[in-house]
Amino acid sequence: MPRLGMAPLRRTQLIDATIQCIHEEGVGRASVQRISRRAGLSPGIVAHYFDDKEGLLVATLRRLNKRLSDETIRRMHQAKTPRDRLWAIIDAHFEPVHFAPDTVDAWFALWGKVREIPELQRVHRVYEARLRSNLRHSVRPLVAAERVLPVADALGAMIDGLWAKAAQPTTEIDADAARAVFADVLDRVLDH
Amino acid sequence: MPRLGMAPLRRTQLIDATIQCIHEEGVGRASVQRISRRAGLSPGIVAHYFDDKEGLLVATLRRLNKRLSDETIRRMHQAKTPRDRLWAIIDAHFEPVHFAPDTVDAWFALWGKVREIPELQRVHRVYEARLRSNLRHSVRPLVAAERVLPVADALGAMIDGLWAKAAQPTTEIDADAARAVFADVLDRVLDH
Amino acid sequence: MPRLGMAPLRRTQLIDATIQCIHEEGVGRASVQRISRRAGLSPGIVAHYFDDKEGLLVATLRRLNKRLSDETIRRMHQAKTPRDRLWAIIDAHFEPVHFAPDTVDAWFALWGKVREIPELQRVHRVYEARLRSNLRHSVRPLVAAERVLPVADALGAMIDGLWAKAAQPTTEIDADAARAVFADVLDRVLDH
Amino acid sequence: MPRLGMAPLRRTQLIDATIQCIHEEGVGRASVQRISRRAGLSPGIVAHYFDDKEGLLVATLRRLNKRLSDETIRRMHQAKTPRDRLWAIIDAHFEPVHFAPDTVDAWFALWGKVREIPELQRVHRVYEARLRSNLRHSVRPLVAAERVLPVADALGAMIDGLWAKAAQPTTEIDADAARAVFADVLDRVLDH
DNA sequence: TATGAATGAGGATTCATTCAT
DNA sequence: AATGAATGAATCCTCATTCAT
Repeated sequence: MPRLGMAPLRRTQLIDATIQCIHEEGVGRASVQRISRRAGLSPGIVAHYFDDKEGLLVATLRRLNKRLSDETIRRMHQAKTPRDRLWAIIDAHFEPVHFAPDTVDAWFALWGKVREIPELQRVHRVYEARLRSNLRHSVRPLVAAERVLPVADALGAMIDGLWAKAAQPTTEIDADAARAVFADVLDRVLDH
Repeated sequence: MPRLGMAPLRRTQLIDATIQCIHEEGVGRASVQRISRRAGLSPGIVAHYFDDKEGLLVATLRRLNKRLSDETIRRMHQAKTPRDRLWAIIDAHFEPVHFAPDTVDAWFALWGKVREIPELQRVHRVYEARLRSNLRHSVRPLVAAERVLPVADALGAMIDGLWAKAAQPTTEIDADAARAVFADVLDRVLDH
Repeated sequence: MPRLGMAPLRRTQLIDATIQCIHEEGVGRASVQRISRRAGLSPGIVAHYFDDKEGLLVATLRRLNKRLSDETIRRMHQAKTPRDRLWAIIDAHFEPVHFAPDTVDAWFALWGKVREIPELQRVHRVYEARLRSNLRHSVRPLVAAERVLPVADALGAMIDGLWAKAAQPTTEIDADAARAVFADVLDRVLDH
Repeated sequence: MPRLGMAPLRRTQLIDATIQCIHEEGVGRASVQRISRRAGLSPGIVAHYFDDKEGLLVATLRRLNKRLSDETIRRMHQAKTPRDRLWAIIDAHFEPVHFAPDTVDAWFALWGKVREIPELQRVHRVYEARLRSNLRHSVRPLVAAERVLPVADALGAMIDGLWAKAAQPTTEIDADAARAVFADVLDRVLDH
């Protein structure tokens, strides 16, 4: 069965299985055995492609972040005005594909493991830094200089807070509700 | 060593040890053995007072929530104006005692286990409902009727988001920074 | 609460609780804690009256045997003929009080622990020897000399086998069914 | 060390170790650790092949029953007359291989766990039903219609009773003694 | 006499990882 | 490239026992 060039496919299979597994059974239940079985592969394969379980989790968070980052960049490129750029960031985070329950769950669960897995922390910091940087750049043309930081942090906190809320099993928050919150608040927070 | 009436003391000892353990070693490393050793007690004692580990975790989240709730109530009672009541809620969440790293870490880690432990989910929902209710009541006199919900949700998301950020090991957020964000944003979000 | 002369009462309470506990939850689940709770007493009391758990189990089997033995003696005293004496033994074993499910269960369960608890083995051997002796004495006048042993052993095996069957949770054997089996077989096995 | 197709061998190794362990140390001492060590394997292997300890115990009883059943069938096929078929059943149960102390011990010990492990109960019931059915069919041509049940039950009880007695550590019963009992009783119980 | 707090050893089980095939 | 057999450490939990009160 082994063929050439299977690496990317296998990696994707395993990462997807990890996300599903975390979503449906919880991180605590997301063992190598369960993940690989769900991927239709054997437990040994994880070591082959990711060295160990930590490697798989790190790769999973990396992919999650990459998807979000790609979507953000794509949308920001299309944006014409500073305000549009800000909305591009927000919309990227709450677009149905990335705000889907399994994605949000896995993201939140891995975030919770940051403290235990140093490499995961590094990956998370990259995401965090990029979001913060994007927000500050987008906010800068829209508010007085001394308000750039607090406004960017407020918006970042709202994004994270709404994601965290969406990761709860009984949540009532969905993408539209989240965007409505921003729609109400955003213009008031910016200077005219 | 066995004495009478030790129950409340022992419970507190174990809950405190749980918080410390999660803070210093991570939830994944917070085993019954390690928690009880840190409390200066034996592993068996957990079953004695909390039935099992889940019981201990649930009791821990309950206590965390209670502390926050008590502080919120205390501050809201002292508040004179609607705006003061809103700040009471915010200040309660970012008062140094409750915003201390170990508290925030444990709170975040347990939040991450909500999906796996049903009873934890119940406890978390109570906290969430109370915060939302408090925010709505406090916001109502300060904004137009149709804006009560989005504004309350925005503020709630900001609180959660800042807590979540504070729970990261490399965070730069502290209580003052968090409050500064609210100070900048709050008045603009409210109607005059 | 401690009063004088409670010893016999407490012992009986604990032995009865042991029998009930074994019957309702299985020997494996019959822990000191559960037994004492069912007796309305504290776990420590077992050490007080029986030294340790083995002591309690031994006392329980002893009492079970004693009840059976007393009943057998009582009935044998009333018997007039050799054949009556044989039936006295059989009837004693299948009289509703001693053939009750909880008694049979406990008896069978403790029998299964004989291999692990030497003192239990000793107690069991006493019962076994007495039953065998009673059977042989009763059978002797009723069969040729060389048939005393096999007939007595056959009857003993039937008694034990029916008890063992009665100890199964889904058994269809009751006292009447058991006696019917003897009624059919006994006379044919004896010489006329 | 891992090789392919080890499953049947490993299963047999573990089942045999279980029987030996029960025989030499008692069911209470037959822990997964001890069983697997005796099999020259690691504790984790039990989960691999039998899911959990219950699975191993069930598989053990199943194998014990199968051996007995195979032997019974083999002997019954060779039997020419109804009376031979009856003796085939008896002989199968008391043939030295199956009446060996370790087999009898394990069988008796597992029988004692029937109440606690539902699946074990199911397996036991199958054995019981087969034995009863075999006895009734064999007895039918040899006694009056209304005596089929009591005679079959009497013989079944004798078999179980002798096995139970043989399972006692200090027993004096061996295969020959058991067969002698049947030799004495059988013809008298049957109609001529 | 009786309690129940506390211990710590031992049990079953789960799991990441290794490695021969 | 991929498998899955096997390991053994770690975890949670149960339990008999001890002991101050």
